[in-house]
Amino acid sequence: MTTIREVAKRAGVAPITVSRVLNNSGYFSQESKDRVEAAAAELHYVPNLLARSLRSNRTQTLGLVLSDITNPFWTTVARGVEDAASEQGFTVILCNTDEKERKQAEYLAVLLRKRVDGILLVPARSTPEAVKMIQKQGVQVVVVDRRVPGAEVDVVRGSSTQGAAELVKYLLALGHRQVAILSGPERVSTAQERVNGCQQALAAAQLPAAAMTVLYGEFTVESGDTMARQAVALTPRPTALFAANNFIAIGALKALRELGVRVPEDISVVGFDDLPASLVVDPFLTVAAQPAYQMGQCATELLLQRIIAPEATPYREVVLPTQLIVRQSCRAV
Amino acid sequence: MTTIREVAKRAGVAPITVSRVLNNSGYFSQESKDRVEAAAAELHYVPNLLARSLRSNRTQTLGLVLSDITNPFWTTVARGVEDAASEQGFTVILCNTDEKERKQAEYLAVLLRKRVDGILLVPARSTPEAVKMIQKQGVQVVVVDRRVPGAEVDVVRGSSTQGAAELVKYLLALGHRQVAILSGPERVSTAQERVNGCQQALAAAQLPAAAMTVLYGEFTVESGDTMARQAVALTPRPTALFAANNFIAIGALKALRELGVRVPEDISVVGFDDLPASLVVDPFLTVAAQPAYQMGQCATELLLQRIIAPEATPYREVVLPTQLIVRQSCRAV
DNA sequence: CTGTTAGCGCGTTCAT
DNA sequence: ATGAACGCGCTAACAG
Repeated sequence: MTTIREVAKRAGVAPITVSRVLNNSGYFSQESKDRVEAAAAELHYVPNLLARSLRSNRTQTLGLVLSDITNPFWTTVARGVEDAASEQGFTVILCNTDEKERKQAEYLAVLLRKRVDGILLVPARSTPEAVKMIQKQGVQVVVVDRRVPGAEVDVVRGSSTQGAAELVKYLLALGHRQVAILSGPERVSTAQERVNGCQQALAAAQLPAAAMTVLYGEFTVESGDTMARQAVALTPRPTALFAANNFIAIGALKALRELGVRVPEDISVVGFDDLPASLVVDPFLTVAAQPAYQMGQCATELLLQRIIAPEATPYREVVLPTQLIVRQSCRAV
Repeated sequence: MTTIREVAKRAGVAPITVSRVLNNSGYFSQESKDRVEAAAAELHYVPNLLARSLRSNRTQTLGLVLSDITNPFWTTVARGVEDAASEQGFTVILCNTDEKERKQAEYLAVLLRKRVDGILLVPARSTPEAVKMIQKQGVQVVVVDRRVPGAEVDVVRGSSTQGAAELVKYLLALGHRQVAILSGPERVSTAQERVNGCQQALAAAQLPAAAMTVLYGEFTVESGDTMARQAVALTPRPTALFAANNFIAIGALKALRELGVRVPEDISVVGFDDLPASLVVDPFLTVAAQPAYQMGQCATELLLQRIIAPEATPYREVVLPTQLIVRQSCRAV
């Protein structure tokens, strides 16, 4: 690894002159410039950003802490993050927590030690400790997808209540009066809010709370499978299922298929989160789609703003609207 | 940000003693240990890995350079990489090249400047320049998914020829004698090899080359759509389509649906790469599935081996077998 | 078992 | 327009 000093020696100048030329900072003559550039090229000089970061306290690196990159929703968010970051010369470290607080804590510790300039956090639990810990270390953080009551922090999320309410309103309009909600973990704000949205729609229609059964589980295919089986075993049997995310929906649809319960003939199904068009030949499920790419992009832009222009801006909460996409998974009763 | 010196002062010891305690290296008394740990905790000390890296020339960071994390195949590879890396205390920087050589070059330059310990590279072009450039800088690299003739480097990839040959053999056994191959960019080794595999199967069955039409495009949904439309317009019209990756397959299936060509009644379709079970309710397409997760995992393990134990091991090429999964997208003619 | 010295590669500060 | 000195935070090498 050649250093700035070796380049300087070869170019017959001082190290600092090399630095000035390469960073185009301060004064230097055209001749210095030519000699330095030639020397750098000949020696295949690659600047050491570690050294620069040690001085500047800037790493041009962000941490992205999410539950599981394998979920197409997070994949899309991640792509939005990466694009927005690289646009501004920042690099992204990817961390999968699988919703485990222990993994989240470990990753956050590493990111802080690596002195990332900022962290995009999808908190495994909707409590403020993690956010406060990051902030205490003087590192910028933006919370993505979830709310964190009690923390003063930028948040970018989808409108879970609105999306859920629209879906249930749609089901009610079709005449459904027994709906089962298959939700995620109660400790996660989106799981709660989607349930709330459902209940609000019910209340708005002046229907009794008994018209709705709420099941809490995990945001996974297995959990969707389990909850769907529980749901169809209820008396009276629900005429519609609400799946609180894409994986739950897929698990539920698989379970229904195995049970011989046809969709939408025997039961209607709606879901939260769409699958990317590139993955589905024939979109079937009626969903509330979140703008995943924009969510990642927007969160990253907020984060970079704070990093680059550290003026004391008030904290913002950006709530992106969901979009109701009606397809063929529901019918009137 | 508190430093090791402040901790030392507070603990009443020298900085190096703090270092020894915190890294559990060298000798120190129980008393030193207790005092240091107490001081570190009180001051919320977070070690600065930049400084450590500057000395040690090790960043505990890998770069993962792939085409597009949005493709579930790459998503799965990435998850395998991330899991294997974090297991050994390494962190992963994600880079999407979109198969663009320019983006690849830029990302590689950044990774080298950040002094990553190793790079997992899915080369946008199957030429050795990029690999050699990385190696010239003394950075370890493993090539993933593709071959790079002319480079001395570890490679982990799926058996494209085998998988393609098995799929075509299967089609031929069903009686198909007109097959269209919808492949990726000719500059990418997997696109070539999947075509080769198809042709080998044809030759093995002693059928004329005319039984097969090869189209080259991109590994995208749009390209799959375009090529499928070209394919069904051929005379004689193919009775079967071979899609060289998952996106091409989906694009082709969408095009066929729009054209009113039924699968498998009017035309049979097979594809390379499976979709994760978590994304598909009712798997339909007959495919050659690659072990994507293992590919990422294995590549990372090879890379970490070289990084951690820099003995001069001979370069290895690991070719992982594909698995033929027969479903409902083909019929006999 | 503990401490001093020195230096990793770079860029800020101040001098020339 | 250029350079010398110094320090970012940490740890190897060497004393003690």
